[in-house]
Amino acid sequence: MTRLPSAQSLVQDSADLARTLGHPHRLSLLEHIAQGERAVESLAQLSGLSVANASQHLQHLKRAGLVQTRRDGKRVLYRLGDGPILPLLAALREFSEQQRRRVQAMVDDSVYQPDTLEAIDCDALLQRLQDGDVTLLDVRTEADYALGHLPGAINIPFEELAQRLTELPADRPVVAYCRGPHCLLSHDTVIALRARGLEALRLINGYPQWQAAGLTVETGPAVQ
Amino acid sequence: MTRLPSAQSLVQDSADLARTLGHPHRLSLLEHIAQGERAVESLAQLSGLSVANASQHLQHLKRAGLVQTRRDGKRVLYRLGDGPILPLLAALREFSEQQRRRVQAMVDDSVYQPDTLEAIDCDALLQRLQDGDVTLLDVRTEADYALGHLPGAINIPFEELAQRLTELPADRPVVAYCRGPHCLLSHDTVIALRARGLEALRLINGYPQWQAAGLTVETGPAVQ
DNA sequence: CCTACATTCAATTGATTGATTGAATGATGA
DNA sequence: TCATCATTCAATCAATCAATTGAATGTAGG
Repeated sequence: MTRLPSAQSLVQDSADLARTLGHPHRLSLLEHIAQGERAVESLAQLSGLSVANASQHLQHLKRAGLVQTRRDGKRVLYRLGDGPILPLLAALREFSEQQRRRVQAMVDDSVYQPDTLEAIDCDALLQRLQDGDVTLLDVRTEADYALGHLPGAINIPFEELAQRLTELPADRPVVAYCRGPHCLLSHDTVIALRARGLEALRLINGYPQWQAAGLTVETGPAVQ
Repeated sequence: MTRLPSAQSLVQDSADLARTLGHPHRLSLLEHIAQGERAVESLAQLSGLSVANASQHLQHLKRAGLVQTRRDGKRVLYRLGDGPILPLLAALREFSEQQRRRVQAMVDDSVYQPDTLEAIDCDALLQRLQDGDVTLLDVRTEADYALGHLPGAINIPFEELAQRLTELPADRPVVAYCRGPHCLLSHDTVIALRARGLEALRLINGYPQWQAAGLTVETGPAVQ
């Protein structure tokens, strides 16, 4: 009865977990891993880190149970761990975004809320896909796309968007999506497309959430 | 079009937020603040910190937007900030708990899952309270209780539970609740009460979640 | 069995962070 | 106005963490 067993260490555990997430490199790595299995070198490149440094951070993530590994030939592939990791990342992102909006609203009075105005969720997207009245646009890299993408999505990496605008039908709305929680590519895409007179929306969640919802994905190289 | 405006800094913001949560003292302070407004000295005492140290951590939390302050006479009262903070804490807690269960399951084979077996949520509690067939037990401190508690709850701080068992009706189940996400007092209470032959459940969320759900609370000193 | 390659480990350095102390601030109430 | 009290600031020291380098591990394929 005098025992207060793990109450303190649960706080400790949560704090350790938060601290693990509390480094931009690890958060970035985690987000790339959320796209699908990746090897260390890919992850290092994607996050702009040296391989050794990436490996170090990856093991930090592994110790926290946020990622798991498996060997495939010479490479070690990292994937997301079990448990409610995406909700956790979403909660982090959500509060940060709201915080940012609040701060920006104090600076800039024209309150612009892209997330509510121009975003739709997975369910709404499914509905519109079934109705067949939208173009689905994947603005991630070709590598991300090849490893898995939403069914029927066109792949135009964000950097190439300006040059390849003609590939998008002008007579129907575009729904853009990107890597997920911390990625603002789809948001920027919407702004860019709207500036060019196209109707554009963004998928409020990225590819990982779609995948997590158990919805179908396609794999294979980008279709030109 | 070449602009990639704030994608990087959103990761940065999220990482900063996570890092702010990544210290047990701050997490503990935040949890106490989630119970209701508290002054610095109370918080320092509750978390076992010096006042200066607590103040320092509190300002860290404030910078992150996780808490807000207001002056009341000589004291500065801290309360939770705006935004989805409780979901964020819940997500942290959830993953940590699951991680802990996983680790423990490897050590100990008798998989014991109190959270699913003996826990009920706010809705289920409301139902049972309306049916009037449970005793509601608040195992937080008297100070917490006085600042707000669930309607009809009896207050027996966990430390006094052994001596005051007779205050609990033996013929009906007890539902225990405590501070919230990182507090295992209600969990321990269930174990203790069951060991003494009482039927016991815990409220899966603590007082802050109840309050956040907009459900009624009572205030006032503990009823002996 | 040996080489090549991807990844991890180990050790060093520099940078951050946290705790502590004592002084400063700011509001109250006489 | 002044004395008092709660809180915050500032400065120091110790501890921790991150990046880098080069060596070690372990697997694949000849």
